[in-house]
Amino acid sequence: MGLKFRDIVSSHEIKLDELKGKTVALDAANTIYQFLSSIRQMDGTPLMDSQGNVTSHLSGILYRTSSLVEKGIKPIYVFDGKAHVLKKDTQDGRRQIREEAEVQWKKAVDEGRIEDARKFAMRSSRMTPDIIEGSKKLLDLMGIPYIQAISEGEAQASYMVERGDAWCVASQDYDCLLFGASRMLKNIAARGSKSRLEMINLNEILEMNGLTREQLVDVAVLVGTDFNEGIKGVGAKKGRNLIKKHGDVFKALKHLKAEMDIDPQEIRDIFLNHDFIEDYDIKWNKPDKEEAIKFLSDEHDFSADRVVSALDKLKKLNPAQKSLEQWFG
DNA sequence: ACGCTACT
DNA sequence: AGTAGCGTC
Repeated sequence: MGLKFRDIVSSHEIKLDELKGKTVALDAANTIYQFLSSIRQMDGTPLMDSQGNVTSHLSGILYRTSSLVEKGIKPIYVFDGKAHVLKKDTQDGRRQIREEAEVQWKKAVDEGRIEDARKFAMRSSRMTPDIIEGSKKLLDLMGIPYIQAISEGEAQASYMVERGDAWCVASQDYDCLLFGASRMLKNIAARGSKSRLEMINLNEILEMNGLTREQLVDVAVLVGTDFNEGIKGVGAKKGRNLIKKHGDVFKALKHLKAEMDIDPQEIRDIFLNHDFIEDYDIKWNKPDKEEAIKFLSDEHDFSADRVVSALDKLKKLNPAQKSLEQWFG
């Protein structure tokens, strides 16, 4: 679900071509979850190999990544580390939604309600350690760099934008704005034509709403995040107005005569004083064609032709060509 | 979601 | 060049 900030966030439509030459830090968890939920058949069955292993995420990563590279975009994936203790309630809630959706999915299939079946199947998607490992293995074989964050992947990705190692964070969730990403990209896809690609500038959001980044975090604390519940009846607009009027979350709570289960300062710290890896290195390598075919075609039943044509698109990031670009721009 | 083919 | 429809695993 993510942060409910839609009402106070504005975006600009951009074209995929405008990202040529740019490095994009992709929120791996967010991306993989999208693939798991939507790369499915009509009745909700995900893509699977002959042994019954889910392969939707591998398909998504292979084709989207190669397609982005072909368009001159340099992707880096950022994986989540250990979840914060305060995220437990959110995680429990999501697990319950998944479990209920799984029951509804099977029921819908039995009753022949195909559209419902797919809808519930999408909600039942879960990310297993196997799926994470397979995704990392594929990225290695493709020569695409990935970073393992200490905690939230979005926090690490935002830091990388701040440091100039990435131009923007690509995610569907607004959380990265709280983590300080100056630019975030919504709806990234292999083909830009289908859904509009949205560019969101943090500074613009802050100016538009008359808030500092610290105050934006305070708005989030009132509205609710993955780490706290928020105040009932306070949405993005009401939250913004409260913080603008009273200055910070503590004064706003006092005015509302409301109390929170958790000290707001703890939530602030998650977004403003988070841990990140500083000594990462980003390098795009030549894909290991042979091993990639072994992994995707031999082990997971992908069509070898499709794998080869996807891998061929990665040639744009060959070390030889990269050094040429350094000379000629 | 994405690739591929066919069609305008 | 842009898109609709079907298959992908």
